[in-house]
Amino acid sequence: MARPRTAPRTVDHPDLAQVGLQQVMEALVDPVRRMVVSQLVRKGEDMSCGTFEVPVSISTLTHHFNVLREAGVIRQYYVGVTKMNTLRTEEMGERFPGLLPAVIAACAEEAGSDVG
Amino acid sequence: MARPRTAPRTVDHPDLAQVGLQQVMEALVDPVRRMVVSQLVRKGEDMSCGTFEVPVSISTLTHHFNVLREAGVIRQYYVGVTKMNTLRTEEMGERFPGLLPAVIAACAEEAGSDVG
DNA sequence: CCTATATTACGGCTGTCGTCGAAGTAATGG
DNA sequence: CCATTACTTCGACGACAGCCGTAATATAGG
Repeated sequence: MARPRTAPRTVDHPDLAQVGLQQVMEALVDPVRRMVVSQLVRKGEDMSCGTFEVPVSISTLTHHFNVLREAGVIRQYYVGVTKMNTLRTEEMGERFPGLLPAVIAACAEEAGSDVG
Repeated sequence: MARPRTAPRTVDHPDLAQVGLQQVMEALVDPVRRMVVSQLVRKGEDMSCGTFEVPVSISTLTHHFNVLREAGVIRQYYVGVTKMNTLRTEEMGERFPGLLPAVIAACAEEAGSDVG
């Protein structure tokens, strides 16, 4: 039987109007998740799940992606067998003005210190 | 014997240069601690520990003040038998530009919705 | 269909955080 | 000196988040 051509693997994303500050803060409080956000910013383009440099196992990383997606921080979509990730920068900027940029800037500043 | 007139009860505050983003995020992720920050902003003046409206016991509240102080978010000082609290807004603004205002704005926005 | 690759779901473990009540300490006022 | 007020410290407890490894699922390609 023919496999369905449409919507092979879909991903649910919340409307940011339904995301609370608590959820976003909980998403951004974890250092591994902030690494993900930072690397997305630094790279400047969408990244597949497997290309992040994080000090945790793959299954744990999946968990972190779920948290970030459910908090509306990232958007995910499948490309073949890989899953791509992108920041929902603009939408977040409308929902929580200045929050994401401030956190990203702080990350970058701290990373800058110890990268030396 | 005469009680010491100098430094009756002192409080230690960190230099913000030594406070990391992780610590500040952990301080601000707790809803009770954000209530404290919000109420300080809303009131517009220093508040004593006992005057905050929070849904926790006094001993728990003490713990939250400690976390906020050690993260550099608030400054505390004694006035007689009461302990006053104030936001370190400016210093935080230099250390993590835009972070505190963004969180405060988001708090206010959410509070506004359900106060309706 | 079979294999390889990429990611997810599940179950369990562990450490930490928020919470409380009770006892302790410090200043104030009678 | 004693009582009162305001806050702190301590110990315990329960809940939950992060972590991992293993088994499962879905796509691409031969």
